[in-house]
Amino acid sequence: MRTDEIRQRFLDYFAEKNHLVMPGSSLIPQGDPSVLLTSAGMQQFKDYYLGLADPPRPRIATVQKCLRTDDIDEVGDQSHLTFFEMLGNFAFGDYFKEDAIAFAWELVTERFPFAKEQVWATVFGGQDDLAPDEDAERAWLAVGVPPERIVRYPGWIENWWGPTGDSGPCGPCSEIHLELAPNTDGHDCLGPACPCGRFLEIWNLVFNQYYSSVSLSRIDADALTPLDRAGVDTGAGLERWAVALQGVATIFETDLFQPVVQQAAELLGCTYGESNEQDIGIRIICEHTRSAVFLIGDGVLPGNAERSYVVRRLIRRAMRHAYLLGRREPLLAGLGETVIACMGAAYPDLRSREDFILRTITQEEEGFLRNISQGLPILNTMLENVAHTGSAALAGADAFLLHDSYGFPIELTREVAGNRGITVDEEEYQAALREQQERSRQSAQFEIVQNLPVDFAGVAFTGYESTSDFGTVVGIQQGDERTGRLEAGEEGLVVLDRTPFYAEGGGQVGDTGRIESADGVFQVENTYSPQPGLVIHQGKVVTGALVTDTSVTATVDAERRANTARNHTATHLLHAALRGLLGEHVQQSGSLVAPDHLRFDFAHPEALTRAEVDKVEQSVNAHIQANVPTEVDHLETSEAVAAGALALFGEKYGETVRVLSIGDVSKELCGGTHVSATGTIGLFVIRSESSIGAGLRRIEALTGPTAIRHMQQQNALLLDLSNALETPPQELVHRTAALREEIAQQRRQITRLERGQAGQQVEKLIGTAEEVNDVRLVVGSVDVPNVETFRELGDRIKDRLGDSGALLLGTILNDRPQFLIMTTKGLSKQGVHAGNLVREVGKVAGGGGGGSPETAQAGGRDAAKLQEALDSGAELLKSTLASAD
RNA sequence: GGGGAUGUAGCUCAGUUGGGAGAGCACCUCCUUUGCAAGGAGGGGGUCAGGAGUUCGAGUCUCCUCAUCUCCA
Repeated sequence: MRTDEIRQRFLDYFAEKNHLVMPGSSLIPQGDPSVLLTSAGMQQFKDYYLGLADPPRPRIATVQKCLRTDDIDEVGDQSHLTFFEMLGNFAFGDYFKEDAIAFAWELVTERFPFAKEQVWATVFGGQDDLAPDEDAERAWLAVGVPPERIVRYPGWIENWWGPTGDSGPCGPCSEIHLELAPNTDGHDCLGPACPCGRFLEIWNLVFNQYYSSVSLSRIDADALTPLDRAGVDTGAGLERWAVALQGVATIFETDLFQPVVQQAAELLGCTYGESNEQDIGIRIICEHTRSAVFLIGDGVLPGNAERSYVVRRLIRRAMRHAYLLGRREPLLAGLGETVIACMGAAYPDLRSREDFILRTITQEEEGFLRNISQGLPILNTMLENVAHTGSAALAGADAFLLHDSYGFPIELTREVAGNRGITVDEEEYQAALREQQERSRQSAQFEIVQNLPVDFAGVAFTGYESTSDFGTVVGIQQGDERTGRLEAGEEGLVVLDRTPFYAEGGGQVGDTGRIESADGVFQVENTYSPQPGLVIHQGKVVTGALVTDTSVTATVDAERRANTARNHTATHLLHAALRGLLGEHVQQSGSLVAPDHLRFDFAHPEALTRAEVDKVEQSVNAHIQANVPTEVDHLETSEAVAAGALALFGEKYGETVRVLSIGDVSKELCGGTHVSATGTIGLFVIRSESSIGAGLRRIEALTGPTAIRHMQQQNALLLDLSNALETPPQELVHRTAALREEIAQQRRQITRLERGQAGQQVEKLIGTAEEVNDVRLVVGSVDVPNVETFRELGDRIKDRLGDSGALLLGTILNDRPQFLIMTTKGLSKQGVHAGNLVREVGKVAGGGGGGSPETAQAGGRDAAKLQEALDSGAELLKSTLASAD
């Protein structure tokens, strides 16, 4: 049975049981900053269990793509994966253990060809004050599982699930295992949990009935409180079902992986299944490629922080193994193509973004190969040093430096060193690695979670209709402490029951303004929403005081809001223009909408040309001039997507979403505030287009009054420039080029003149040469424009002094004395050191100096001492020359 | 968020206790030569990432900022 059919049968069954079949969510968790990546099927439903939001239907079923990096080091064996798919059915305050178990039994044994006799069930066996899960046990007996195949496992490990992250829903669970083989060797088998390999877990039914305030690692019965909306959350690993239903030994032989594995083996010039070492490499390469394809498909680009770093690490790990297997060129993109071919039917997004995904992978592969070619020479130098010192091992610190600073993996270091018979000090390497991890962990700043009680939730936002509203203060917080009152001058956080203030979100900055009561005025400096339904006004009391439970008037700074709206609507126009001009791959990867400017980041592989920037600017302005009205609709997600809206941030399915349409130009899901017709924007000007990383571009732009001010400033600059150069604006380019040429010519002329002038001094000085111990000596002060000419003059005199000569020159540059001593080669062999001599000269004038034995230079502070220094230097030179042989 | 490395001509890079800012390729001119990276001569091109400091003097030493690469969280 192909995996496409497994997914379909699973969803069809639950649809038949009145479940709403929903698409899986993005790998990027939405509206939940506490987790990095989607790692479980229930993640998008967390708020439903917590009662913070209502599910579109009490029964839901999904196939959810998941990514976990906890076991990344285990990948390469026959079962561990970073990316996997979970089949799941969910109930929220609807059916519970009995039905969940009955559904699972019927689906497994009647809709899928699993044998009844092979099915085992495990249940929570109790821990601390919590009793064993007898309800689940009874349900299994009721459907006909014999008691000897129902096993209790006590403790938090085997049959307890959650929470994910630091807190959240959790509860006992019950697992379905297949007994794949009889106990032939007669070992003391522990049943389904036994590591002997007789059993395969295929489904985990979780009964969410508690909320835990602590993470799984610290869980105990005291930390649990019952959930208002107990529910069912199940997860069946698609890959395991495929293994069992396709009758193959491992995931890598299922239809999900087989074509990819074959292709990888072919590209690497080997056969899968021939050598264990090769097979591990091939499995890692294929598995990681698949994960990278999905992550990039969901808009996560390789980078060096957070989830971007996960993609990078996956691609680089895969490349590393390919390299160790002899591959020297990119190959992952080719494998990615096959991954998309295998899974594109279930994930059509992969197909529409295929070009972009593959190009991104290739770029990252090339980056890795670049690292290798940069690291190899460094490693070779290190290894030569090792060989030179006769040591047998490369220092761990060196190996770590390669890894840490150059991204050169330890495996390659080991391999290259091994080829030269050199080992690597692994202990020292590991120590350095641990030290770095420790340092990073200690400095990891935990985000200060605002300790706000959840009972503030339910704030009504009225800012779409108006920028001013009446409300009541329901909470005030100062620092971490909840207070009922803020006095003048005090800063704090204020919550109202209803507010016209837009909370920072969707890239749009939070509103500012004033909250006024009979007692005083609170100035709002920022507005944000840490969780849905809660709007926090941050600021300070400017006059009087603010007290809870009083009526207030909340007034948003309307001009600031209007400018922000201009920028927000312009952002949508910009997005549409970019997609129209550059292509559909232009994916928004972040934006900032502020009152004074807008910033838009998007995926695009190369810099925009000036002509492209101009076209984008013209396109946006054309839509502004057409004065297109904007329109807001509230639609269900599926309707919105059907209507062609860009569902950029993976909004939750089934929810009503706000769709902003600008005529037929743009249609995007958006919660922000906008102008009512594009003409209000007035003017749109792109201020800059730049790179913010591989494959990512950033456009900064201005609208309305700011744009006009900017144009005026540009114009003023042009006029100033025109005035300064006494040239009409249209002639500026020619004029500047001509000026530059003139300057260059004059500079050459000056150099010629200076040389000529210096040449006259040469003759004069040569005439003053004295002879000391067969050495011709010149001492004197000269007039030169700069250090370069000073040295040049010295060179020319030295050339004229013959085989044996020395010179000491002085000059004044920038009101300070400068000295130069030059000697012919023979003299330095006789122990005359120009550097040491000139230092003494410099000291006389209050400075110092130095240089080589033949040419040296010194400087002083006091120009009046030039002659004195030259005289004493001449004496010193003479006595030195006299005693030299 | 923390650590490491790098930043010098259009490109790739050298620059050794602080003392003339260089090479190769590319570019321009001329010469030679009809042929695949041709040769020769000459030439243009650099705020040494930016800023502050130490020093008579900083590409070089110290501090800060920025950018890129990289590892860790």
